[in-house]
Amino acid sequence: MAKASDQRVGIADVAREAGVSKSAVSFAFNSPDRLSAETASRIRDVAERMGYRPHPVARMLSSGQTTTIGILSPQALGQVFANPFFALFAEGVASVTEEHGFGLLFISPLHGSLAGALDRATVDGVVALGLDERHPEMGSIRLAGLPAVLVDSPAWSGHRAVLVDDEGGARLAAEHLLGLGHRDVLVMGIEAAVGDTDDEGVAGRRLTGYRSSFATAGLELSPDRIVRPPATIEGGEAAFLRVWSRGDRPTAVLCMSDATATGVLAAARRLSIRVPEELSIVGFDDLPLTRFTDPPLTTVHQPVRRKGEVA
Amino acid sequence: MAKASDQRVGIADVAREAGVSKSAVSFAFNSPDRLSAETASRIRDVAERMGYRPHPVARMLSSGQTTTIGILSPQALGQVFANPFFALFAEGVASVTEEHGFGLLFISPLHGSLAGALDRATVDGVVALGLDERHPEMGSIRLAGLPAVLVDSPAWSGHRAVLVDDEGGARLAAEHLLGLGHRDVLVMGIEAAVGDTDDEGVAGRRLTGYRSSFATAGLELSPDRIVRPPATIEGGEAAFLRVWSRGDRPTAVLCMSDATATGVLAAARRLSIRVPEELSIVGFDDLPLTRFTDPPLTTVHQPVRRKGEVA
DNA sequence: ACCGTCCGCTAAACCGGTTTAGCGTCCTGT
DNA sequence: ACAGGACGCTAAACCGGTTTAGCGGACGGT
Repeated sequence: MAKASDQRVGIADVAREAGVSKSAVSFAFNSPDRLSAETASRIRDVAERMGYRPHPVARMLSSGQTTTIGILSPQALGQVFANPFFALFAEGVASVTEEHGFGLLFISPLHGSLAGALDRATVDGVVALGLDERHPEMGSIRLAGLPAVLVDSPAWSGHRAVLVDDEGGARLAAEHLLGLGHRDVLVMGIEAAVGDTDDEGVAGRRLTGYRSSFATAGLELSPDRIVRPPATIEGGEAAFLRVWSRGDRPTAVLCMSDATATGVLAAARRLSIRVPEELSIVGFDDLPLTRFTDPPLTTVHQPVRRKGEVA
Repeated sequence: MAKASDQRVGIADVAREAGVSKSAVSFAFNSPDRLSAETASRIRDVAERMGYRPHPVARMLSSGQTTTIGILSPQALGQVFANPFFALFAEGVASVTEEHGFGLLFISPLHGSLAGALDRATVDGVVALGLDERHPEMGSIRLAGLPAVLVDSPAWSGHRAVLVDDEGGARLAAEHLLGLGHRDVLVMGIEAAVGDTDDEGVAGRRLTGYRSSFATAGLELSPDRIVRPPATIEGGEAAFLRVWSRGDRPTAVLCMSDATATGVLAAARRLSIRVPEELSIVGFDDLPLTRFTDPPLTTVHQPVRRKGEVA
């Protein structure tokens, strides 16, 4: 422990200087009505003159509140911020936490363990992004008993959840392409969170939607027409280049994320493929970003605001 | 205070159950070498069986460490996340904090007061984005004595700082346009942080760079050719539409941010202006995003990584 | 057999606030 | 004049860990 006893002015210092008790100082700030107006303001004067600032951690400990909520993500933050979808989501969460005077802490797997990171987090509540009920870390820690909101995951044991109609949106997107006459379609999924079970969660639901539309049209989605790059622009670009270089020539791409869709678009440009004449691209999420490329089809994304109900 | 004494298992509970003292339990986790191997593992077993998890806040209080670093931004988080530049920056910071096992807390003005928010923040250090030395809140709190790194701000009294050569980059951009023969150029700045002094900080330095190039070419930048929208795609779009609708017809736009440049591009599309035939657009920051629109000129942006030296 | 160490663990102080219980004192009603 | 109460403030417990000082027993050396 550092010998930081010097320098920092504690509540005790202020109390001594003002000739009152620690309690009085505390009251002066938190419940001024319990002190005479005169005393309260005098204490505050002394405190300010001494440059007193309450230690946030100590306040947390005794009051039991952190006035901070966390955003829980199963992916590394580096990846997370690279995904434009996330920025939009964070924007939504941030605007409401900010309004309520809460801080925003990002929680991601620290040394490979999400649970460990969660334990270290000083948070009153959590917004979990794309976490499966059966996620190994998740179940074991039971969210540490914290109030939580699950996003893009099925509701679960008392926790609120918010999710979009992934399946329906996906069906719409697929029907759109099929309606244009496309038959050779590449499906670009998104990488599974931690290498656990695929075909569950967001990606699974959207895939189900795609399959459903194809089935209706009497078609089938062959496994080698499905790739799962990371949900970033770079990921989408690389994946499409890979597919193209192995000789596949789909006439359309069905992306589960606008980020990968943008990547495909970039790849197409590099390959001198004209969009949409030679290749149709459909995205997902309706990020503002997509308005500035070549308008892909989209489903709206309302959870960004919706989750505000937790606060 | 809530009667939460039930439910949560404290260190005392574990100690009682294991028949040892609180200290022993603490040692079992933090310095196992001070206990016999047998005892230590037994204690850990008991702890796990009881579902014990150390209270992070308490640990912080006594150990004096929060293992969390904060990103300080003078703007509301809603605005911040809307800026793609920020996402890139956060990505850089995140990757290094994550590697070192630190959490990431976003600090923004809470009830209009950045200082207040900073006081509430439980953080070991701070990365401040575009904060001026003479920023009112800033000077008064003296960064609360926290170690800090300033980004896009001049170094100051012992705090490390990292900044790019804004002026040089801006000069390059302007020269590029002038070299293309443009004479009627619109400068799109970025909104000042909190309505304080303009012509300082990043925007000021870049503007100086622009001016310098124009001066060399024997030209001058007229004030009505400078706008300062928020640094977002929407901001840029709206600003350009406004300029256009008031009858101005610049042949080029010099943007201080790739976000606004993208917005201008969108506006041009809506107005059926061909880019770059009828209008040249130059951005700043070199976001990956820009590769997928119409390649604007750029200056690199290295601070994202550089700031890792703080940890 | 005796003294000195080291080992394994415990008791208690501490971090910096918040909160409860309670103690004088002055005011008020009758 | 005196009981009752409200007011203003203080002492001390408390939140849940970490850390220092120290205690008792076993072991080793001579």
